[in-house]
Amino acid sequence: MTREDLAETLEEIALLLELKGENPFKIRAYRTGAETVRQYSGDIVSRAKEGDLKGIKGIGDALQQKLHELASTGKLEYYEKLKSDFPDSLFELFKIQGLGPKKVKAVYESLGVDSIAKLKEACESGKLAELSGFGKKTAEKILEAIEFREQNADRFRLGDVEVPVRQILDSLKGHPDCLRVEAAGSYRRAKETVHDIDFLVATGNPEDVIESFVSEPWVDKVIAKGATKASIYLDNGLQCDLRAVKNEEFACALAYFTGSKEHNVVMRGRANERGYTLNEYRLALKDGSKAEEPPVFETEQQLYEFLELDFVPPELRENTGEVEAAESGDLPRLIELENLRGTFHNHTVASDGQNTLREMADAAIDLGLQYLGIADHSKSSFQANGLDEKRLREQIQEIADLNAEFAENGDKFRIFAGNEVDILKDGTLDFDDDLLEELDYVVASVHNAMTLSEADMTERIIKAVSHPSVTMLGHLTGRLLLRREPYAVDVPAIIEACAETETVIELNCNPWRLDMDWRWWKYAVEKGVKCSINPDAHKTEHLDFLAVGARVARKGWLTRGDVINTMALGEMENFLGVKAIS
DNA sequence: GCCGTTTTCGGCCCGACTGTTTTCAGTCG
Repeated sequence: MTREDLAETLEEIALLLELKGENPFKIRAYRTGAETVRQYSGDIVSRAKEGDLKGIKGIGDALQQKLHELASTGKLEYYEKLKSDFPDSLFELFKIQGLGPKKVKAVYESLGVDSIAKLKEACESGKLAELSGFGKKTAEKILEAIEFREQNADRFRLGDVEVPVRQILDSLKGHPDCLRVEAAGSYRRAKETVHDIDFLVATGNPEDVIESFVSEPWVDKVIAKGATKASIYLDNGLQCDLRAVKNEEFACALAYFTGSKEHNVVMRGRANERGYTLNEYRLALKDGSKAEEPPVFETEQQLYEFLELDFVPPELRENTGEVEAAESGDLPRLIELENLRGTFHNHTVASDGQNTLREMADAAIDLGLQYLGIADHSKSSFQANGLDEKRLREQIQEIADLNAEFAENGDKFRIFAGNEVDILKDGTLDFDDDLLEELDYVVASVHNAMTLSEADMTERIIKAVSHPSVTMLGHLTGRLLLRREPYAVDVPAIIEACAETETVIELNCNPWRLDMDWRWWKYAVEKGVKCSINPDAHKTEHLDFLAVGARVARKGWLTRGDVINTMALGEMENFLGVKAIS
C-alpha cells in the first residue's frame, strides 16, 4: 500500500459519491484528503497504518478511520460497497471531455450506457439527444470527444515516457552481451507524443538479450518475440519494441529506426544517386554499380559524412530542410541542456504549486541554476488560488528578503519576482500597471474564455503582448497534449506581434503542453523573437522538465543565442532591466 | 466530510461557457 494507493482510493470515492449525487462539499472533502495525502511531508502510510493521523489539516475523523483501515488491511469496506453499485467500465466515460458525473449518471440510468462503445452507439442512434438535458449538439460534441480519444489513446506524451525509457535502457545496458543500446524512433526525434518506443541493441547474442527484455518485471504482456525482435506492453499500455542487430549494422540501423520516414527517403535517395542502396542494416552496392565498395560505418556520423552531409541531430530529422542545411554546412549549433542558466514561470504554494519559495529556490540551486523566476497565478485564476494585489506584494517582499539572504551568504543566485498574469477576455491584464511595474518580469497567459473566434483570440493576445510590462507570452495555444486541442489563434500573427513588441515567447516544457509548438520556432527566430524555456513547475521535481524542454527546443532548431535563459545572471538582470543585488 | 479567536452549526473558491432551456444545469479551469 503506497501513498498513491491511499490518495487514489480517496479520489475514486469522490467520483463514486459524485455519481450518487452526494453533497458536493463531502465530495470535495475526499478530494482535499487525497491531495493532503499526496503532499504530506512525512511517512503518511506508516502513520495511517498505526492509526496516528490526528492533527493533519484536511483529514478529519472519518478520513482518519478510513485511511487506517485501508493502510492496515489493504481494503476499505466503505469503498468496496460504493464500488459495487456501478460497473467498473463506467469510469472510462469520465475521460470523455464534456461528460461529468451528472451526465454519466443520466446515460447510465436511463439508457444503460456503461462504456464508451455504448455511448457512441447512443449518440449515433439519436437516443442520447432525446434525454432531458441533452440535445443534438451534446451528442455531436460527445462524438467528437470520443473520436479525439480514439485517435490519441494509443499515444503518450514525450515527458511521460522518460522514466520507463531510462529504466529499460539501463536494464539493456546492464546485459553483458549488449555492446551498444539506444532508444530510437520518434522518442529520439523528441516528438511531442510517441506511439511506441523503439529500442535498438548491438549484440552477438540476440536470443539472450531478447529473452531478458521480455522477462523484466515491468513487462505486462509480450506481444511478439522472435530471433531478432520483440514487442511488449508496459503496465501503462506503452508499447516497446526491441531490435537486435550485429555491431557492424548498428549505425545504419540506428539511422533507419530513428527516421523519420521522410528523412530516410531523402537519405536513401542520396545513397542511390551515388550507386548504393541503404537499408536498415547497411549501405551496399547497387546491382551493376561501378561505385567503390562502401565501408562499414561505426557511427551515424560516418554514414552522414559518406553521403556528403554534416551530421544531422536526431531531433531535426523530419525532412523540413535539415538535409539541405547539412549539405551546405548551414545546420545550426543547437542548444543543449547544459546551456541553461535559469528559468522562468514556476509556481509555489502561494497559488497552485506544491513547494514553497525557498524549496523551489533550493531545487534550482541544486540543478546548478543561477536564477529562478517565480510566476504564480493572478487573481482571476480562482481555481488555482491566484494571488490578489496584497498577496502578490507580500510575495515580492518575501522574494526580496530571500534574495538578500542569498547575497549575504555569498550565493550567486537570485529569484526574480514575476507573475503569470491572466490575459482577460478583452486582452487587458489582471493587474493594474503600477503593480505590474513592481515585478521583475511578467508572463501573460490565457486561462479562460478559450472558445473565442480565431480573430478575437488573436486580437486579445496581441493586445496583451503589446503591454509594455509583459516580458513573455505563456503557453501560446493552451493545448493539453492528448487531452485538449489548441484554441483557435493565428500563430504567425502572434509571432509577428511579439517581434514588433520585443516580447519573448515561452516554450512551456511541461509534458502536457510543449507550447509553442516546435514547428513554429524557425519562423519565430526568422522574425527575431526570443524563446524562454520554462517548465511551468508546480513542484520542485518539475524543474527536471527543462531536459525535455531543451530537446524540444533543439527540435525547433533553436540555438543558445535564441533562448534567453541561457544568459548568465548578470546578463539577465540587464535584459530585464533590474538592478543587481549587491 | 472538514473546520472553528465565527466553536458543535453553517459555510465551504468563483466565474465563464455551452447547450438546453425560458431561467438554469452541467462542466471546466
